[in-house]
Amino acid sequence: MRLDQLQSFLAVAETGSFQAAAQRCGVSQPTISRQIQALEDNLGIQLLHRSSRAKLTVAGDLFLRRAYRIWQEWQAASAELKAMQHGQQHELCIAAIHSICRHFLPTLLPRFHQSFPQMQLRVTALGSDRAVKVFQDGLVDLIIVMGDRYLFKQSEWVIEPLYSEPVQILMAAQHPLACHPTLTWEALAQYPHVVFKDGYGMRRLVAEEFARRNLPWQPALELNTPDAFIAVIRESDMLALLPRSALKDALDDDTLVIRHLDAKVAPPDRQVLAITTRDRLNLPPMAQLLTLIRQQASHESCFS
Amino acid sequence: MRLDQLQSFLAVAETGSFQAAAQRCGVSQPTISRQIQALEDNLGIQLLHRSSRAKLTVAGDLFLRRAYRIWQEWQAASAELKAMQHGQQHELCIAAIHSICRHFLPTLLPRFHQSFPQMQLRVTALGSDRAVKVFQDGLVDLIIVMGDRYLFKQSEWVIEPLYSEPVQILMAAQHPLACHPTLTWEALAQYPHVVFKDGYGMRRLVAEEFARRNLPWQPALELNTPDAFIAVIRESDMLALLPRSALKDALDDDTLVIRHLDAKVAPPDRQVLAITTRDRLNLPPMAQLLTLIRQQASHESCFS
DNA sequence: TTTATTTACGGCGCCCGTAATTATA
DNA sequence: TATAATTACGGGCGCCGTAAATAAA
Repeated sequence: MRLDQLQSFLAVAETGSFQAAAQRCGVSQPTISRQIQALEDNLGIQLLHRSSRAKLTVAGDLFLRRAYRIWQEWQAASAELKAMQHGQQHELCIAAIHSICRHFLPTLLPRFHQSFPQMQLRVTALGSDRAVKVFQDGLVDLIIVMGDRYLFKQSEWVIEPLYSEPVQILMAAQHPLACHPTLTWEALAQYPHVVFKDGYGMRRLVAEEFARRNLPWQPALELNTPDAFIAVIRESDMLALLPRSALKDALDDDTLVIRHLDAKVAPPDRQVLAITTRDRLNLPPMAQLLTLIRQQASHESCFS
Repeated sequence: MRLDQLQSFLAVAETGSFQAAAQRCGVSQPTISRQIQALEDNLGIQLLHRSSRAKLTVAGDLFLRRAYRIWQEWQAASAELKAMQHGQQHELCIAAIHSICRHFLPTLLPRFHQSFPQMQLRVTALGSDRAVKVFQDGLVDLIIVMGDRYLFKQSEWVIEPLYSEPVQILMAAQHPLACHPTLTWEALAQYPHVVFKDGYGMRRLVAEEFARRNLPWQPALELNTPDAFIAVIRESDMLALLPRSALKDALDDDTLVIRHLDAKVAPPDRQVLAITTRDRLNLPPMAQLLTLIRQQASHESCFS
C-alpha cells in the first residue's frame, strides 16, 4: 500500500467524486481510479460504489475510519519529526557528574535558555556509570562524565573531551599531614579516606592508583555528593582525593587545606567528557548547547 | 510512503540489523537499505544509526511508535475486511415493514441462523419511508419495504420484487357493510378509517386511491402496528384497508370479516421489495439471506 | 580481516498522463 | 446526450536483485 492511495481514497470518500478527488490531490483522474482499484485489489474487497456520487460500500465505510487514523498518524509523525529537525522539541535532558552540575553548568544554562526560551531543560546529577547507563537507555540526550578506560564506547556516540584537571587532597586544617606541602601515597595510606560510592569515576581512579602501588586503602566513608565531603573532612582526620573543580568551595575555607601529591607520582589528571549521539548533533538546540559547552570548557582549561 | 518501507523500518528496529530484517521481510539486504533511506529522505531526518547493531536515533525512537500504530491499523483493517469477505462479520441488520416482520421473516430467520450460527441478526419493524432512510444512512444492510412510485432509487441499490398481494378491507362482523360481498369506494367513504401513520406505504396507497376518485377520506385513527388495527376494528364501525398478509390473523376470527372491492375498481396490488446494495451481495451471509428470501417470496406468490 | 552497509548497474515492472471507450443518468 | 469512470497505450521513472565498493569493528 502506498500512502497516496490512501489519500486518494480519503479524497474520494470526502468529495464523493473521482475527478474532484483528482483535482484535490493534484493528479489526473485515471490516477485516482487506478489507485482506488489497487487499494481494492490489495484488500480484496470493493470500497466504493461507482455510480454518480461515489458512495462508500459497507467495506469502504469500515475502512474509512482505519484509513483516516493511518493518515493522521503519518501526518502527526511527519510534523513531529519536522519540528524536531527545526529545534522545536520541548525538552532536553542532561545527566552530569556533580562537579559539572555545581561549577560548570550553572553559568552556561542561563545562556542556553536565552537561545531557546521554550525549551525545558532537565539536569540530573549522577555518577559516571549511572549517567552512561541512562544515556544508553535513551533517557537523556547528553551526558558529561569522567573519562575512563572502562568506558564502553559505542560507534554512534560523539565523545568530546572538555578539559582535564589535577586530583588533589582535601583535609582539615589541623590534620597531621597539613604541614607537608606535598604528600606521598604512603602518607595517604596511613589515614582513613572519604570516597565516592561505586560507579563514580573518581572512586575508580583513586582505587586504581592505590592498587597499582600495592598500598592498603580502606574507604572509611562512602558519600555521593562532594558537598558532604567538606563537612565530614572538616571535623575528622579523614582525607579525600578530589578533582580541583570539586575543591573550589574549599579554597577560601580556613578550616580546610588542599595539598597535592609529588609531581612525579601524581595520579593522571581526570578527564571530563561530553557524550551524545551523532544524530543529536543535527538538532539545533543540541548544537547550540554543545557550542556553549565547548566555550565553557576552553575557559575552564585556562586554569589548568 | 509505501507500507513495505514501514515494515522494513520496524523489522530493523526490532532485529537491530539490516540483513536480519531483509531475511524477515523476504527481500535482499540492499532493498532494506534503500527503503530505510527513502523513509529518512521522506521524513527529512535520520532514523537509525548505521553502526554494528543498528540502533534508533531519537527521531527513530519517536517515529517507531507512530510506525507501529500505522502498521497495526493497516493489519487490523486488512484482517477486518478479509473476515468480512469470508462472511465472518458478526451482525446483520434488517429493517422491514410490519407484515414482513410478522409473517414473512419468522419462518425464514431460523433457517438463516442454521447457516450462520455466529451471526447476530437485528430486525427492526419500521414504516417504508423510515426503513429507506435508515438504509440510506447505512444503519441497516437490507430493507424489505412496500414498492412505491416515490421510492427514490439509487444506482448502487439492488431492488428485488418479492411478491405482490391484493389490498382488502377489514371490518367488524356486525358492521353495516359486512352483508355486502364486494364493496365500492363510495361505500367505504361513508365510514371512518383506521390508517397507518405518515411514512407508511399503505397509508400513501390508500390516500392516493381516494384522492384519485375525489372521495372524501378522513382518517379517524392513526396507528403504526397492524396488531392494533384488529383490536380497534373489532369494537367499532371503523374500516381498514390492509394487504392480505396483514389479514392472516383475522381470517379465523369470527368477530371480524374481510371483504374486497369490485375487481374493476380494485386498487393496485401492493408490491413488496427487498433492497440492499450491490456490494453486499458479495458477502456470503447476505447472499444466503437473499436466497432464503427469494424462496420464501416464491412460496408467498403461490397464494396470489 | 571480517562483517555490515552502501553504491553501481542492468532489467523488469509499475505508475503516470493523454486519449479513446464504456457505462451511467 | 452529457457526464463520469474505466481501459489502452507509450514513456519514464522507480524498485529489485546481483555484484562490487566502501565503511566500520
